[in-house]
Amino acid sequence: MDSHYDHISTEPKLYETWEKSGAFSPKKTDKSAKTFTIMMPPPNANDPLHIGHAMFLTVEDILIRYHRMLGDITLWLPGTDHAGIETQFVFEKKLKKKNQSRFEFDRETLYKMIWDYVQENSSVAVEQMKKIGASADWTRFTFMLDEKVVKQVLASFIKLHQDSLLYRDEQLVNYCTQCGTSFSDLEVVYVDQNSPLYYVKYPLVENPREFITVATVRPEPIFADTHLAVNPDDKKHNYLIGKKVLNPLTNEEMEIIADEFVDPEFGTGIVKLTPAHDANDFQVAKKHNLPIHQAINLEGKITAKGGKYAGLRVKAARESVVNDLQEKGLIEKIDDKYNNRVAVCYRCQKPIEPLLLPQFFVKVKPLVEPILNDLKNEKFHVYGAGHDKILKHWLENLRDWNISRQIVWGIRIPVWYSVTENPDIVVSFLTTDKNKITGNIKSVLEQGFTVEQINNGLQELRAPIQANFVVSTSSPGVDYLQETDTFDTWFSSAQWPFTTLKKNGDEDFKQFYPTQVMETGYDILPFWVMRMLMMGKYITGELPFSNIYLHGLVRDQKGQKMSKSKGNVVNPLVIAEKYGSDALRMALVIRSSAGLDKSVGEPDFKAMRNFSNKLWNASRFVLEHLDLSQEGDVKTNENFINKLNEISKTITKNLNNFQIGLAAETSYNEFWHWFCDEQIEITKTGKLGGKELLHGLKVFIALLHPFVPFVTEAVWQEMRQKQLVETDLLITTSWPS
RNA sequence: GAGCCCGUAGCUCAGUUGGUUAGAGCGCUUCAUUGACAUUGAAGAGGUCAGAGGUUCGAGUCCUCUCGGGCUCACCA
Repeated sequence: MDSHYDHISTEPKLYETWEKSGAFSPKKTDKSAKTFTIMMPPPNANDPLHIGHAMFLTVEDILIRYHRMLGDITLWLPGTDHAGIETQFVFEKKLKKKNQSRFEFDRETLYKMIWDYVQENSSVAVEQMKKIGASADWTRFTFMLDEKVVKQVLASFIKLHQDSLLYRDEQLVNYCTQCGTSFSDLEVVYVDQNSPLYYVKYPLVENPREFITVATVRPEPIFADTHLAVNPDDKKHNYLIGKKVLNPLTNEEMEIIADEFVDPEFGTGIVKLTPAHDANDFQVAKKHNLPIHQAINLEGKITAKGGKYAGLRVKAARESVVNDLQEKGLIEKIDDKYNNRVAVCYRCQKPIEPLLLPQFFVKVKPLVEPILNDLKNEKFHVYGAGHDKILKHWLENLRDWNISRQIVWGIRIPVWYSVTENPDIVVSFLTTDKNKITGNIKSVLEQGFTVEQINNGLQELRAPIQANFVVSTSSPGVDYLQETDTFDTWFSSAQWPFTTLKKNGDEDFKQFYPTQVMETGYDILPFWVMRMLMMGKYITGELPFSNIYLHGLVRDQKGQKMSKSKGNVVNPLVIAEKYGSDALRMALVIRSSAGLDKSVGEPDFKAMRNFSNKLWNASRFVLEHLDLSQEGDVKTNENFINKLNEISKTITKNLNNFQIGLAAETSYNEFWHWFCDEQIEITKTGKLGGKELLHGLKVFIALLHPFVPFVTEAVWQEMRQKQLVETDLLITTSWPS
């Protein structure tokens, strides 16, 4: 044995040996009574691994290796995600570099291009996961858009439809005009910003020299407004109810109505209603049956109704409107110190426009209630510093889920519209010579295009809210066109625990569902974990997992969030190369705690590299410098064995309680400071037996294997060569009892 | 406005259902070392466990409040 442990030559060899041996696939053993299954959170197929991935891989691999050694039938099912909007966004950036845009392609061609692009890169993530030592069952590897997965996702949609848990509705949705798609409420982020508050004067009809002043940050859609509102209990203003004012842009008459939602304390206590572009106003408009006029279109431009402003972008329109109002003397004042919070796209940071759009929604209440019950009755457990309470809060306040996305890269919603029944459908498509045609279906057909031609070049289809549709996984007939919207990425990943297992028939599903652990970062608790609970229970009748382990964010040495702009990003593969995967893994988990962030830096990796080396050299001493026939004295031997058992028990208990950071710390400390610093030294004096010390080494090597799999296996192989151990591989050796 | 988490050694953090002298890594001081390992060993300095009150035979750990830091949700015309 070398005097230094060399991870570079050792790790790839050992990984190959493990994989070839079939150790990663679930096996019946003589001890096996139960299964232990973890579904790997699928990383984006074309993303290189970052430190967060390394964290989840390490935590899950520890649990998996532990349970495999316990003798459970252990399955860790890996895969990758198509990551709809993320991937399409990256791909469009690439197109832009080539001076192309998605609008130059029909959706089928575009889909295929993204597919090829993703395939090119998808092996990178897998290779990197292997580098970290992930002992996942690659023979069951699943990609979110695998045909058999998609089939089940569609089937779930159909079930939701049959159970009346699905509806198509025209509602205000969070729309990003830059990304060209809507988002669920969860995907919107808010930023504080300074927004000028305009005090706009509305002339009273009964006396146009008198004005009602309204404060607004959004004057540009005023032309589409038809009503103002005051609070009925507002004594200062309720005399206005029923009176009329003139729209300052169009001079149309506007009635002042009463609604409790108005805060008399805010602004002037009078509010303008813009139902098509504000969630509150939309509610009020529905309640009072007010007209809803679209002022801004999906491109983020003013609609035709805007007259002279039509076609202007929101920002330009605002400037223009404010100018005009000022000229008319209808701006009383502008408060430019006003701060509010503005919704922005989590992806591109551009402002979110609440826009009226027909979308598919899932009714969440019936899905959420069983989960709340199961949470209350402790049918599953959340490890993660109070995140069970956060989950509860989410479940209690969840709003219906918009699952429509106006992007190509994803699973197309299995909904069909008859072109004869719905002549008002608007389609955009490319002709065979790449001309873009946009118009309602009736006029397009009259121009002589066939449904087939439209379908072949189809980019986008917009069916009005009253359109009839058929839910079906295949075309109901020749005059049908399929919805062009795709599912929210999370709609398919919500079904990951069972779609993966059902992929190859029901056998895996029967054996491994429900799974034992869902391990992921707390940041995607509402996006993913909550929805897996909902969809898993709904589709299969059983919770998809009984334990949720949430790890924290990995931060830098100073506890700061890692970000490209700060330049403090740690690349796990660089660390693995420099210090070894074992060091990377140990540094990530040692003293980590579920649900709490973890700081790591170069000194930590270095320290854990030293640990690998310590392990190697302690083993070298036992294997090469120790007289194994040395007897030692009975009492010392006995104490040694007792303490060893105690340590095993503690680490086992820690792992059973998901105290992974503590288990790592205990094994580290006991090995280095008890076994090496004390017991090896005692052995040198002759008091501790050689046989006992060797046994102790074997126990520690096994206990440490889940955390530092490579160096421990390397030592095992040395012992195997010297015929000191019975099994070929440590990875499948029994856990010390 | 509501909720969640954190506050322990210079720094980053452990400390499981309350139980003897409060731990680790890095850093610091002194010493050792051709015999497993300098990617080492030994010894040491450094903590009124944010503060106050309470429960208890006993509190870093449980309860209440205060202060400080972080995060999330909701509303913001």
